[in-house]
Amino acid sequence: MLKIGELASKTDVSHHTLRFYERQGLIAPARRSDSGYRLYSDLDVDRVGFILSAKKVGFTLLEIQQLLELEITKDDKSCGDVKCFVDKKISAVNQRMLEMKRIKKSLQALSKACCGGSVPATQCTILEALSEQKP
Amino acid sequence: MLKIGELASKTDVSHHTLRFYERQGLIAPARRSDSGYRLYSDLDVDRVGFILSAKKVGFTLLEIQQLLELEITKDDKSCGDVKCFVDKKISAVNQRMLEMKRIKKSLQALSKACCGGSVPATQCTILEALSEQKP
DNA sequence: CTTGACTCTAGACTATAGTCTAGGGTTTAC
DNA sequence: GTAAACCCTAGACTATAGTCTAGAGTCAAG
Repeated sequence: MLKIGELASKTDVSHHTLRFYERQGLIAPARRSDSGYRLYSDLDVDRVGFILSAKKVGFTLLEIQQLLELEITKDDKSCGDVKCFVDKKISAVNQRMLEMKRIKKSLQALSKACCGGSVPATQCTILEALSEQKP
Repeated sequence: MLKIGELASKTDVSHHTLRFYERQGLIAPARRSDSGYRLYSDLDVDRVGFILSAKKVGFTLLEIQQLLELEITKDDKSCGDVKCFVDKKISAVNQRMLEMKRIKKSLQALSKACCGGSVPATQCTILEALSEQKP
């Protein structure tokens, strides 16, 4: 069982932010000590890691909360709802990966232009590097 | 030459936001009409498109401004600076793509678990689906 | 030549995601 | 048994990215 300061240093997320995430419904301590201290399990370290990853790729805290809340149970409400939500998120992720590839290509074109590539480097911006890719 | 309302409808970005981006140094009208109206060129449509793409993959407006400002000139200051900045951005993008892949995999595992995959679906969350991938 | 749609600037307001402080209680080490 | 280091709640404050309004000028159609 970790106290909030321990979880904070393990995950490199401040205790302020951890409590803030708790208010947003992203994470909750497994239990409280007699004196009311938050006590976290090792699983919560992974949970915070997931939050950080998801944030980095552009999910909002609300979306992350919804992802974390997803739980398939055999008996509970139909699988359909969950699958529908998840499949939407998968296409959102695919969409983002495409945009990422586009941007990466334009950055690479810019880098190449810099070092004497085919683009005439009298003047080259990222937008020009981007449009150079099309043909 | 497009007026702000025309650029707004072409790019699906409000005129409020376009003026806001201008204050942030992300975009500027090619010129002004006699009466002071902003007049944009067709290139600005692409520029706004780039901003939207970059935003979707998690760049801040400040970072986008820096990307758009990058310009390689034959004679101007050394290529090194630009290349260094761009190469850092490329690794940031690579890092983000890895995180995206991880999240995509966990979403797919969740979707599969939902429909009778190997994960016992008595109870399955995204974190469990994520950790299932490791072996 | 006026009415409605559009534009201008300046500045107030909002949502999201934290970040920090005040004022208090708890634990641990000496 | 007390000081330092930690934890609690509640609420104020900040940065980023918009969003909207007020009050005034511009333009195009009828």
